[in-house]
Amino acid sequence: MPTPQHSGLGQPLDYRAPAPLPPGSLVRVPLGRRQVLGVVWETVTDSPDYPPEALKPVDSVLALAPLDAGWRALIRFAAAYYQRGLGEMAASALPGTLAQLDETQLARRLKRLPTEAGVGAVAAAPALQAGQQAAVERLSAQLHGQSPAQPVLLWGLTGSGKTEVYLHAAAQALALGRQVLVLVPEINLTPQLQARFAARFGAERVACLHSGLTPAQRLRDWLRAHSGQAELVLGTRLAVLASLPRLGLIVVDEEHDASFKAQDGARQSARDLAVWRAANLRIPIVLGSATPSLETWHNAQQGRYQRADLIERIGAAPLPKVRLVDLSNQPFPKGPGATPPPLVPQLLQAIEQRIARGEQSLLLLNRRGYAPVLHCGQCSWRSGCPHCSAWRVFHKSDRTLRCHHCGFTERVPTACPDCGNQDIAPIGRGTERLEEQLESLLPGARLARLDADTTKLAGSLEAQLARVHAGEVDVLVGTQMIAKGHDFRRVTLVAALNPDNLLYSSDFRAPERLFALLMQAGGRAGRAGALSEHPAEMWVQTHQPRHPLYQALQRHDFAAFAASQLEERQSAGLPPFAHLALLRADSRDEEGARDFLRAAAEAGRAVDPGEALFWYPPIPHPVPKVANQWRWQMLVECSQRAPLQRALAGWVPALHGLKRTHKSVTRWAIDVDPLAI
DNA sequence: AGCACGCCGACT
DNA sequence: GTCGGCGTGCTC
Repeated sequence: MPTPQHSGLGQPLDYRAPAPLPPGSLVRVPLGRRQVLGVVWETVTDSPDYPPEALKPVDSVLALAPLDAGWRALIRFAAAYYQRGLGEMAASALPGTLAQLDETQLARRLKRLPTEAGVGAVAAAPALQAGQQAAVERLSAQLHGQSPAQPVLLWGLTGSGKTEVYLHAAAQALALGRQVLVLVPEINLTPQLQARFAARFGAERVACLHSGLTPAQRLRDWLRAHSGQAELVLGTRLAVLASLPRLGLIVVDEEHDASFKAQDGARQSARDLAVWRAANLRIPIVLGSATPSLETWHNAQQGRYQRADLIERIGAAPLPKVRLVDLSNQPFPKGPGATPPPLVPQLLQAIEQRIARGEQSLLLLNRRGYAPVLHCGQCSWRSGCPHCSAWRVFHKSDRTLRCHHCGFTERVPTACPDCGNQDIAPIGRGTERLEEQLESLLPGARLARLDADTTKLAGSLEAQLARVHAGEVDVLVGTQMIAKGHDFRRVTLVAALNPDNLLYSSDFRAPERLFALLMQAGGRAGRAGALSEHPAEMWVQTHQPRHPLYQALQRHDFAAFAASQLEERQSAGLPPFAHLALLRADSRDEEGARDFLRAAAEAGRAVDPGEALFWYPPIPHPVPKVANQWRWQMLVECSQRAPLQRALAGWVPALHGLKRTHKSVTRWAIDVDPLAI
């Protein structure tokens, strides 16, 4: 009955126990010559296909409450929906250390859990504004069973007080003796949220679950959630599978964020699993965003979700004025290797004005490093990666060429490796170069840079943010990480320097993501409201100022943007009007992955006799080679979810078989509801 | 996924 | 003669 943690084992294995064990019990069982952790899935009195005397006995039962029916149903659904093994899904939901502890070690850990001290005496809840009050009342009615449970989309701009709605709703769930699960897209966002929940409800009631914890911390907080001692569980996408025996409310903050979808292993969407979990338990779930995913927006429009709008920005800071700068009017510099200046003169002046007034500016450039590629003017050599179909990025600070796909790093050559020419030039601009150019464009200005390179050391993100908050920085340059969650009170100007490159991506979700990014970045400005008598501004440098996306952004009109996008999706037969799955394959040689996918397509049509599905031809991945692996993918589409699910389930065994005959294929995976295609 | 078994090259 | 390379296949 227990289900050990192996992807090759799709089905639970049978073991012998002296007496029936309740489903969900955690057990140690022998497997091969190892001992592994298992979950009792069901109890059967006779096993027809396996002789009872051949069954190995369950070794021992962990001294923990069994995982409840709600958790088991969630795991069963997730495994089936994302086409993964039951044991694999269960194992990914349990803390790894659990498998390694013996009875005495586990008992010691359980004893050391902080007990509910009942510290009480916590910060009082502030009064709510009308919109917040209305949202809380809807959730409250669902919590108290006065209205049927239905997801609530909390549509509110940055600074409109979404967190306060979460806190009030959580307080009501706690008062009913229920647990609350709060999901955020990134680890970076957990500390500030944890602080707010701890201040309101007491730190002893809050547990955190994310991949940044040490194994011991992760086990401790998982046990606190499982035992019910922690009533508030905050975390990233992996927290959606936590054991929460008294779960009564789920919050998904920034629900549109792509980080909720896992990009490896079982490619599950924590947001979608959270919605399923809430529906299965008939409990309320609130999805918060200023720029909801089109799926969620569509669900709200269809009446499947309720919508609660937060229109006012608390602190009365007006929305930033959006200025679209037409780059095609700018003179293009002549000469070899000439690059246009990073900022148009008007923008430069606006930043100088801010500096003079003691206000801050935020410059968004979605490209880290100094220059995306080096180029030899004599022989046209470029700094390609030998292991990937990608350029290596020039990082000036440590004089390296780095591949952002595989990590391959070398010292930058002093001369062209092909022809020996000494004159190799950087092409294009990243945040590092932008910072350098600003040093001469804005002499004396205090600059700072925030990207994956300047924040990789532990604590350096916090240190950089502290400098900004303390007013020690005039101009902050960064990649999209500056747009997320951080509250910059003194910022009155935000500029996106080159967002067009995100607009013309082959990915059909690119416009949706760009709109969310720009809206979110714009939200960083203007919270200073009271600080300055000048309205905050958001500048966008673009070659396409008439593009409907930028036009909608200028009016802060998400609804219009969503409507036009949904229309495009409908006519193109894309989600949410169709359901997609993507089969990906990696291979050691150039043809292997393609041949595997061709064979897979043939096997696929055999499990789709009614031709309910559309099988697209295999295509190379947008970056076909990474770390010497060739990547291909194949899209499968269906207007209905159920036939797609049935076909995928029938397809998986054939794919396992094809892997054996296609030797060069190293990996394959089905990505259900892929974010990018 | 582990961890076996199994069948071929360079070492004491 | 053996140590060990990773291909193949099984785990109740």
